[in-house]
Amino acid sequence: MPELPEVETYRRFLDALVVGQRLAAVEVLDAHVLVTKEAELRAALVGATVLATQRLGKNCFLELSTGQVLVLHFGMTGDVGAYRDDHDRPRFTRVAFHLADGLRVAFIDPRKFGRIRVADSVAAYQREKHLGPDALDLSPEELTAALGRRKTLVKPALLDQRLAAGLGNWIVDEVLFQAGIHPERIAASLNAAEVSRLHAAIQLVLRTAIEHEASYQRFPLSFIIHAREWDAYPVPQSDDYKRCPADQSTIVKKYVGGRATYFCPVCQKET
DNA sequence: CTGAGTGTTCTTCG
DNA sequence: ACGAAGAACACTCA
Repeated sequence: MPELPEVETYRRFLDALVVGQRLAAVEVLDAHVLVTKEAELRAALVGATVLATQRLGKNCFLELSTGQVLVLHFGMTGDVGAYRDDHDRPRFTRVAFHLADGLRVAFIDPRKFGRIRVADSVAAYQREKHLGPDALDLSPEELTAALGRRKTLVKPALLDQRLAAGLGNWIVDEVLFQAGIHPERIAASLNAAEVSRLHAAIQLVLRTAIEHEASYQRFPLSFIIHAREWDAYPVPQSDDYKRCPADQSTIVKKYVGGRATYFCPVCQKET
């Protein structure tokens, strides 16, 4: 789930619930997701008020009245939820943040690849993690420069959070499809027109996904994401999802850079 | 029972 | 020394 659009959706959810609120308690149900030690986390959070939320790539931040920030990274299966009674606590809640008004915010993560920590600032965390600019803020010039110095395949290059923060596996497939670029092209071999299409596609895919609150089944039929069969295809009882929305070619699935990759062999030529 | 999975990080290898 | 490929992490669900 949690690529940039999902995390932006989580951020908006949290923003509406926690900004202006004081944190009354931190309940750790599974310390595995903690990077900052439990006692230290509690000391940093309890009594602090949340001033604002931020997002950089796949990371969500809660700015605290103490000047520090709570950093949430959702791994592969992270989610957020809100509840009031223990008995309504969502399954797989690993940490619960209790607000002064009684509401509880759940950090939900079945697979436990998510991470929670306290950092001194967003900028300090970005430096420590070598995160590039947020993918929505990446300029065409930055993209051109970053791809130009890489001899790697373009898909792994785009997944590298140092290039731009927030692009994940399905988004990169969608971006490459929308730009008509094969995932195994060498990054530095893209010409100016291709890099330009790539930049436009990053904007299109991210903005579309955020607009639909990252709910895949509501994405346009012109998106290749439907080939992944994650959600019910908008047209029931149809096998069309296995075909390219542009030319009906059969979508190819193969592993690129160790990740499942879907593309149209006709729209995205290798040479 | 087996396998696959939306992310990151560490290790290994060239 | 550096990049890149591969494995590991932990767990659910199909």
